[in-house]
Amino acid sequence: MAQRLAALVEEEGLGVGDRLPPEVELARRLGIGRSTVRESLRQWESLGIITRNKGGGTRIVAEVSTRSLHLPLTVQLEADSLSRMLAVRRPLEIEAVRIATRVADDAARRRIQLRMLELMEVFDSGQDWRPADRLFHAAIHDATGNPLFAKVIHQIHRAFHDIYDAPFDLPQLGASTIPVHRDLAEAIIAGDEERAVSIISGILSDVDEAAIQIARGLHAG
Amino acid sequence: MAQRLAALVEEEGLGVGDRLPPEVELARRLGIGRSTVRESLRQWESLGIITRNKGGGTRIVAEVSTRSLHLPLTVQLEADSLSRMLAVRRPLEIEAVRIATRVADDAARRRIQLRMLELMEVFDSGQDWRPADRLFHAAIHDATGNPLFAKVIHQIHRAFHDIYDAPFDLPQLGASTIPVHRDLAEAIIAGDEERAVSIISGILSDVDEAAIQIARGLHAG
DNA sequence: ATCGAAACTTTGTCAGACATACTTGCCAGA
DNA sequence: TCTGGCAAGTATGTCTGACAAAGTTTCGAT
Repeated sequence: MAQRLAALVEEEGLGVGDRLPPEVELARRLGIGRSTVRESLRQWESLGIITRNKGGGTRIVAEVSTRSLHLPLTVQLEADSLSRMLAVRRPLEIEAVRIATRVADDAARRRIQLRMLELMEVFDSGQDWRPADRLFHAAIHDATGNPLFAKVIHQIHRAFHDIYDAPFDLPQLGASTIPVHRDLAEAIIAGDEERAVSIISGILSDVDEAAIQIARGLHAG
Repeated sequence: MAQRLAALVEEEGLGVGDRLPPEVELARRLGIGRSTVRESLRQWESLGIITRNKGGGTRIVAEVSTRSLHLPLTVQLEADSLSRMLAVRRPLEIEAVRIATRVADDAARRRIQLRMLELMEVFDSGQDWRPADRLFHAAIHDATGNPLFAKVIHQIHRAFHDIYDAPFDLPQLGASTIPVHRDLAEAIIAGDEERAVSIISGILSDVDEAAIQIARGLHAG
């Protein structure tokens, strides 16, 4: 049923940002009941494909086509969640840096350089550097040429922040590692794979250690 | 609304494998309409929390509680999807082997040994060895003590199979690597980290190469 | 031109009905 | 006693129609 809806969206040429037709029209055009349409839409909503609001209609926020595959991941919130997430993220980040160093073209290297300079500027000015940090790492992920790296890491990152950022309002975890990001960018741009891997590995270790300290603090408090 | 349902499931003490009350009863007990209940259940279904079938009722297949976090990942199916997925899976599998070799206790080692023997038996008898292969690797993931490894890898694995197994009905990808699994198990059990990492790395390379061949074949055909 | 209220649009929820497919229990026959 | 199939029961799947709730647009008064 959701497949037919996807087919309709596809042939209608609707993309991210567009508004879906109203439920009643979808039901009429597909020849099915409105409650059935709603169940499909609810499914899409839970997968982050669309957002809906009363009176405002339904908007597409992620690519939807008959060739899209949507995978749910359920994470249980526990005391060790943070360090466990970092343990999974670690090899992904390292591998992304390794591949990026190896395959990045000039344009990608320039983007990494640019993001690094922006990060340094924001950091030095004492503002919240986390958005800039994300953009810097996203530039590295993009440089791998494999969008799945960015997606999986981002997914883990999102869980990470949903849990530890919003509820606990932590201080900026890993601030001490930011200056090292300059060396990381330079190593990637220079194509020095071992050095780049070594630096990102060190960064991740620092973050991991800081996370353990924080988890210990939360446990005690 | 889904939150209230989760609360009900939690206070009822329902866990994985249990059957949910019928929709009409859920609606009655929560004081809401059945279609509303259905939308919530459909949401859970799309997140892989429950499975449903006519006449048979609704079963819980993943931990559900008010502390669960559900993350959707959308993957676009393209020509390179398979090799991209393998590229992401590679560092995760390697890291899992590395950690498992380092931290596995005796019980975990025995489970790995057992799964390996089962895999060999199934493989030698010429049956479909993929379920046994999954169980073997799952034993390694479990041995890390970090359930997130198993989850993320399984998630990628699932996408991998949804795309390439069902629709194309491929021959058993990576059959040539199965005999090497015995060496992998032995290295993990012996605590020989470098050897274990080297073997899993070789296995993944073989699978990757086979995947490239297949992708080329699909492209040509 | 601007502000505010009314009309409209669209999603959210409910109730009742029937369809469909699986499950369970019963009964006859071997 | 065991087995097979049929019938009743159960639970999900879908449809229709109605109203509620919350935005969005339109239009008139200032």
